[in-house]
Amino acid sequence: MDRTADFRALCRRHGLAATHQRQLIYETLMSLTGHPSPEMVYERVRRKIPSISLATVYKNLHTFVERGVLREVSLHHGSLRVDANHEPHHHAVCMKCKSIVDIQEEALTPIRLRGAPPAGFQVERFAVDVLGICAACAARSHRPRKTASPFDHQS
Amino acid sequence: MDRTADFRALCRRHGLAATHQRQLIYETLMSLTGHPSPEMVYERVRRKIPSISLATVYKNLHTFVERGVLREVSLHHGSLRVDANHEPHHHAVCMKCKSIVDIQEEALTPIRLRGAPPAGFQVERFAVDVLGICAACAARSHRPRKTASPFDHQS
DNA sequence: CTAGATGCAAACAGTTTGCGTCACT
DNA sequence: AGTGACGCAAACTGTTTGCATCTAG
Repeated sequence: MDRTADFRALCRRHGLAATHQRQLIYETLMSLTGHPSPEMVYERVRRKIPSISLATVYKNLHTFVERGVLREVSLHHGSLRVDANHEPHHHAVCMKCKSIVDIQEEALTPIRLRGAPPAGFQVERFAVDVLGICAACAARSHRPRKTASPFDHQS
Repeated sequence: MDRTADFRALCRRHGLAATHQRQLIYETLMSLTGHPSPEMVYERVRRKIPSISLATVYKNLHTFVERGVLREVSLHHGSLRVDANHEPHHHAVCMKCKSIVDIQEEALTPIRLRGAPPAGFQVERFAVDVLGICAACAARSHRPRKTASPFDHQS
């Protein structure tokens, strides 16, 4: 199979063992247009490899992200975060410590759709995350200390 | 107290009972510049009301969101979502069913920072979520059927 | 042959729920 | 007085981990 050859090449390139389950997980991911949850991937792969475990799916998703084969759709801050700012605004999010800082709407060039949105999609608003590394984390990575905590440098 | 009067007015406006714990939760939220986790709010409020329970914090956060006093910083899709698309792109996210569809970068006007980012913040990239209601959910709300599932209409 | 991958089950973190009691209005 | 809020503990969901076994290279 062609597919298999491609996948083996991909694995070789990223220093990964070309496992049957890994291949199915990867191909399932690629075959779906959306961004399926781990559960959903698990369910699909299970139709081909009934003995696969959900933990294997999780381990592989992380492996893929670590090795740069995939990226996370959006960083999850790990818990419910709430916003008391009623002005339209956006967020600067630190990719290391996940701290979130508000950014005024005017700090960004105005955003508009150029073409049509996906068929039938009713646009409500644009939410922009400016992703990067915050001052505290940048400093930390020069003279590394303890593990970063999201709240070391919150008011 | 002034604060207390303001808070009572806010509650009256939103049809909520002006509870001591509710007030402390609210004021804690407002006093922090960042977007603290429920745990963090709990820890802070506990210094003033040691008997408060974490469940109360959660209940109030949700109440505040329902009543429009607060909004969620960003919708959490509830599970790890992964992206195999290596082209720069953005996402259309349905606020009802949380499905995610890729949008080409060129479909949006280019985004740039106008002023300086927050002090010392090293910008890496912009992630835009176009928030709205997808076609399937819009249709569903006309002739409502069963509960929406994020995957009813994924490939 | 050996490092790394898998599968299982148990552990975790964050969040929600049910329910009896209590407190705003 | 009555509705809604609180506090507690137990339940749940999504995710991670430890470990014995297996397999790709």
